[in-house]
Amino acid sequence: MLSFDITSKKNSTKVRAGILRTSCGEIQTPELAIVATDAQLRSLPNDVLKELPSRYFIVNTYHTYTKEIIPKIETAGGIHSYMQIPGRIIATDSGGFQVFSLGFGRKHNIGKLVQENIVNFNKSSMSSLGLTRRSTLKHFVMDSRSGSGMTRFKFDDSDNPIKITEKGVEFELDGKPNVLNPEISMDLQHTIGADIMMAFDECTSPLNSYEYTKKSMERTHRWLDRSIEAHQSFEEKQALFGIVQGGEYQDLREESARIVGSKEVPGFGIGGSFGDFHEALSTTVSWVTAILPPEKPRHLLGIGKIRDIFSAVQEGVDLFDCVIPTREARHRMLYTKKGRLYLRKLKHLDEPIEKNCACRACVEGVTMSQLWRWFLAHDLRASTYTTLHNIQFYADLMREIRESIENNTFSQRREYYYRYY
RNA sequence: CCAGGGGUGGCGGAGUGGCCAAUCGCAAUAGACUGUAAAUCUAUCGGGCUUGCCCUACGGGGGUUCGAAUCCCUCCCCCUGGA
Repeated sequence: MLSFDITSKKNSTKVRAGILRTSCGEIQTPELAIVATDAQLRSLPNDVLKELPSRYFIVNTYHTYTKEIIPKIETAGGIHSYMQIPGRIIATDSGGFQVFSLGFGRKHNIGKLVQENIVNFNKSSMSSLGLTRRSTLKHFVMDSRSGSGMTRFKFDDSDNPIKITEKGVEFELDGKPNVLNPEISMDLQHTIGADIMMAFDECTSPLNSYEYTKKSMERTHRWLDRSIEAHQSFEEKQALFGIVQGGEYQDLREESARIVGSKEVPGFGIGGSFGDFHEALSTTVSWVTAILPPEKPRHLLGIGKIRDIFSAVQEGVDLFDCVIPTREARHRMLYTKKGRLYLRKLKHLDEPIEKNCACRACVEGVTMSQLWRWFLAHDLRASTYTTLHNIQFYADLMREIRESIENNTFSQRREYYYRYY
């Protein structure tokens, strides 16, 4: 089972640090999970996992299911054995997010947040030719009343190649029909055997209308009841988190937080879309954390930009997961104390990425010019080392955040990082 | 010396009379990435500005043509055979 103790909390703010314990181990919070979609980290050999500074990982039910990895996990005796990280805490996502990312999100080329720069670009050059070049732009139309302001086009139905009904989700896999629903997701997640499981939910998009977001949220609440019900038939070793939805709408977010927060679950995910800007994310999170029971952990699903982490911790979030450290590493982006750096711009330097960094790349003295040569040669070592580095960076970042909460210097830490991020 | 093939933008390599400042790939440059569709994607990539046009460009020179990277002549260079 799971227990959560808040070890540091200032009365005047929602910021808190704590310890999350499961039968497998414990982590201090706030903490960010490294995403191991297929139960392994991209561009890292599996036996490197146990050397990582990260204590928390998240594995994806949809991908391990569709790629037929779950039987291998079962054979290995569970996800901890399969990944060879017995003492670490592992979560599984329910597969609900893939309904969005492979369905609506893919069709409309949209993520969990609408990017600010696209909106700005759009304002000034709506009628220029650039318009047709980006599919995202078709979702914006001129506000005819103001002439210059923008009105977002919203979808009233899911407009989704994946069929979502009360029963669950239907999709095609290798040309054959397939179904995912709360009961199946619980079953799969039990087989995987992570410490924390997520309820089966639907992640809505910033392009969904209020009406659709509400309809979807209410369905997600019913799916939560079914997830809880299905979970009860299994052994109580795994902790099931309920997921708050409601998009960017305050009344929906508050309603969802009340309903999900009232359920007999040991923790919560906060999912879905968060509107257009970073301020919107922080505001949306604050509506939710104001209502959720404070003694239980909150995991902000899929968020991990550094500014977003600080602002969410500020609002009382304990757990995160994000692909940014690993994905951007493969995309040649380095995270450092001086900001994000494109390796491309540093490729002539015969020196390691960062002094005083404990990652293998920096300890072994791998130079940035060497990394660049490996990238050009498509040598996997390049992304292996950059991935190790970015993971170390995020592990250090989260440790600094925890220490700053305990030392009462959280806002100074935040200001330091806001100078570069 | 003879025969055959070839010389195209930083590199590789299309194009064989107009739609060619020249497909495409690489490199370069700038950017993106938030419960992984992603070791991916987007944009720029001869020069100038009043962004539509002008200039310079497909080895050098000359010619044919309204028009040439593309056809002809000539020179230079490279590759493959043969003396």
